[in-house]
Amino acid sequence: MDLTKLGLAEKERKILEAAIDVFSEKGFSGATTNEIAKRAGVAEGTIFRYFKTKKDLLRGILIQMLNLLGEPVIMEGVRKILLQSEEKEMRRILKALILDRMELINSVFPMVRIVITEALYHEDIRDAFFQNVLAKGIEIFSIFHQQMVVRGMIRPDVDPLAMGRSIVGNIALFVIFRRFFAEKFSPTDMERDLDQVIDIIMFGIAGEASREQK
Amino acid sequence: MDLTKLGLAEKERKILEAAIDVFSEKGFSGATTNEIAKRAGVAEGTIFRYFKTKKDLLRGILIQMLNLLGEPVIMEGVRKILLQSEEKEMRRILKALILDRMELINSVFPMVRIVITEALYHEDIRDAFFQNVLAKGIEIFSIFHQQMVVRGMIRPDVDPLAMGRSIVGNIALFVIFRRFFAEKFSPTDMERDLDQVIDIIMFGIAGEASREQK
Amino acid sequence: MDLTKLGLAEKERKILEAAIDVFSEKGFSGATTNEIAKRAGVAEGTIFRYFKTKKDLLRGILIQMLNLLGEPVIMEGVRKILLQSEEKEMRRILKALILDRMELINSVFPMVRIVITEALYHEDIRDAFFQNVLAKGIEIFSIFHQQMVVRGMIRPDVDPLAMGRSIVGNIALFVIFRRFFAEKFSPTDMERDLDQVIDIIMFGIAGEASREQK
Amino acid sequence: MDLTKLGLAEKERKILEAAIDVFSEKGFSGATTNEIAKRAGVAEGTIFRYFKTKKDLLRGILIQMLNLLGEPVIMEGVRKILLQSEEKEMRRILKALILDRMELINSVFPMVRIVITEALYHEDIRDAFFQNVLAKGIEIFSIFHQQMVVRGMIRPDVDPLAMGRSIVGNIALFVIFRRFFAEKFSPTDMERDLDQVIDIIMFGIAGEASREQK
DNA sequence: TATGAATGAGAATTCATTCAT
DNA sequence: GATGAATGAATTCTCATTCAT
Repeated sequence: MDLTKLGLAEKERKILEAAIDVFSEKGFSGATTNEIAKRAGVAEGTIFRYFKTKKDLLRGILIQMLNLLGEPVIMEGVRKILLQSEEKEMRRILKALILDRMELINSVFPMVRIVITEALYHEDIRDAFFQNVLAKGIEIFSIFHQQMVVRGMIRPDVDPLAMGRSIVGNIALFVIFRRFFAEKFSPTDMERDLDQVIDIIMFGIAGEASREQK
Repeated sequence: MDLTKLGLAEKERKILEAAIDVFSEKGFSGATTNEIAKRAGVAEGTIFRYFKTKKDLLRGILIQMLNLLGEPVIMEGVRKILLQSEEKEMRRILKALILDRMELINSVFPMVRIVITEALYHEDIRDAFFQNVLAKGIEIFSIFHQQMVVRGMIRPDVDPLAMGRSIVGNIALFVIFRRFFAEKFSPTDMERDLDQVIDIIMFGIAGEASREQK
Repeated sequence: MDLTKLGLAEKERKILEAAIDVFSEKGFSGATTNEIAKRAGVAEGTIFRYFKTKKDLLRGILIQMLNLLGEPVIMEGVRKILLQSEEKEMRRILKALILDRMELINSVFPMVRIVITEALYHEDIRDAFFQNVLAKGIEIFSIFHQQMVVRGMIRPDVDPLAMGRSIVGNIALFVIFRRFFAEKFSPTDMERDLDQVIDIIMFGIAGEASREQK
Repeated sequence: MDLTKLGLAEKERKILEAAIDVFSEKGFSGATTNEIAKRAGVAEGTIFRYFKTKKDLLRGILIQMLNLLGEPVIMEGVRKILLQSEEKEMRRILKALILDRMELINSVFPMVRIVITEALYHEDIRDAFFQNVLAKGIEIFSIFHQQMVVRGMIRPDVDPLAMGRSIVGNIALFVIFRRFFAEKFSPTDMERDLDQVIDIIMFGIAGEASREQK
């Protein structure tokens, strides 16, 4: 997570970075300002020059993440892949999307963890998440859906929101399994595993008998 | 979450129930033993007769949930619907499954929240979750897959694990949206929304053009 | 420390014995009634049937020790050796005394530890100790002194109290060294070490030059 | 006990001084950090800035006493009197020694009490006491013994360790009696009492008859 | 009598926050 | 601005004592 661009004072940036680390490792209440100060290489008092309270520091992180970074960093990849791609085959588009998301999640995992935890407990965080990330994602998926339907690559009768949810859900579970439970399974070929996911997203799981009922 | 069956002392049960509530509302570090005691209607010291430390109380909750309730409560519904159902049509089976899961999640949402939060931060919790819930779920999905493949209702070339992941991912996102973001959207008919999800799970999102490439 | 003789209820005796153990190991404040109860094999509440408070239990121990056992057990050996001995040689008398005291101290070390610790902090304990142990010891030493002076075996010009103090002081340091610091020194022959102590008690440390000055 | 010299922060010194007082009065477990803080005139939390735990505070006291003060303060007097004294008469040397020790013990009695109590219960304290105090005392006594033997003022056939033990034992009992039990006896002239002790240390208690047997 | 669950006052310890330097 | 020592309210945990059974 690169905070260098923003117009932040050197110390403020270091504090934010350290706070992201520590909050992510220990959770908000589990983290101490003392440890954050140490990791940031500043005095404990300095934290409170930039952030009135510890809660404020958390808010600062989430604001930085959602408002400033939300669109450009988090959504840029999705936009490029889904909308600007020259790629004609949907299979390849989805593959690119998944790989891109996995890379992103790995690079900002500490922040994701903070957002998930906080979003589970606070509605205002959920709201901010919705406005800054979800709404934009939905918009992108809608356009993508539209374009693809025109090209006949996506069924016209699926709702774009339902489609987006499904794609995200598939990716999410795939990522969770690989990050947290990979070692529990015989080491499967990532490529083939990915192909399965895409195959299911595209064609579903139904067999011939089910298709006839349709 | 019904803890009455287990052979717990009256007070122990009340403490566990109160702890689930408070941990779920405030997170582990944010919760205080003082508040738990008050909600349980016992003296603070009483908590420590049953649970040596606050951490132990959390462990107690997770153990209760994962070990004792994991299989019977959490998996029973899945097993019944997927394996014992007389239902011939897969669409109906999935519908029953989703409705059942939504009901369960609503009834144990506090616990789910605790488990998710803790699992994000502690590997041992993830391990326990894997052994007590995931592994069993995977097993059930495998049997279901086998049976359905025989009947031609599920494609023989999808991996059972990938299939399970996909189903769970679709349901998860559906549930998350309805629980946390429902109000953001024009009030959609739940029935129709559900049908969309199932439709996608079964037949995927690909349009005619994509299918030809296959 | 044998408490069986006293007219104590079975449980009361077991509680006292356990309390001596635990107080001796952990000190008064460091000991818990819970542990005492466990070691005594009784319920925690039972302790408070016999002793109104924890302090009372300590008092009980000290009373048992000082009042009831003080004279008979602790002083009996001294009396026998010093007064009733047929032994003519003082060297042998002292040797018997020291060996007897070492044996006693080893057998009641837990209690000695409690008494020393408590006596350091509470005057009432010191008073009780004085009346029950010291006063009697002084009396015995006085009689011993008198008898020995008559026989010419002790200098007539030493004060009996000073003599007693000196003997006890010599023995005490000897015992302390052997119990707590023995391993720090090359393993010396106990017999010879003892002879040195007795030699010094009897003839002092002064050399010829010093004796002339006298 | 003067802690001003050591390079301690003002507050740290006050805490240590207060802790010595309170531990000495109530024992380790009986003392509370609350009271120590009050007496030191600092907030309770401040104690834990300097000492991680209450146990650590005790350790701090013992370290201060044994390591830093052990040799210089405790042993300096002994060294001067025993080794550097111009005094030719042993009687006067011993008298000076005893008076010096009594003064020391009175001035550091709180600390002595803590050390004795803790040494009775913990081997590591005994070890530290041995290394920092006892070992040095023994060394000094050995040199003293050597010098005095050469001058004919101490018998060549007494072991220096036994000699030291005896002197210390005599002084200890004398000091204990005067501090704790003085009022129990008719008010004796301290000077004469002291002379008795010295007389016994030097010439022992044996009468003519016993000396012949020798 | 004996029990041991329950109590709650009190203890040690933590930590966000302040403020003099 | 920056520091970090000091604070003290809040928190976890302990344990002597009570009391219904």
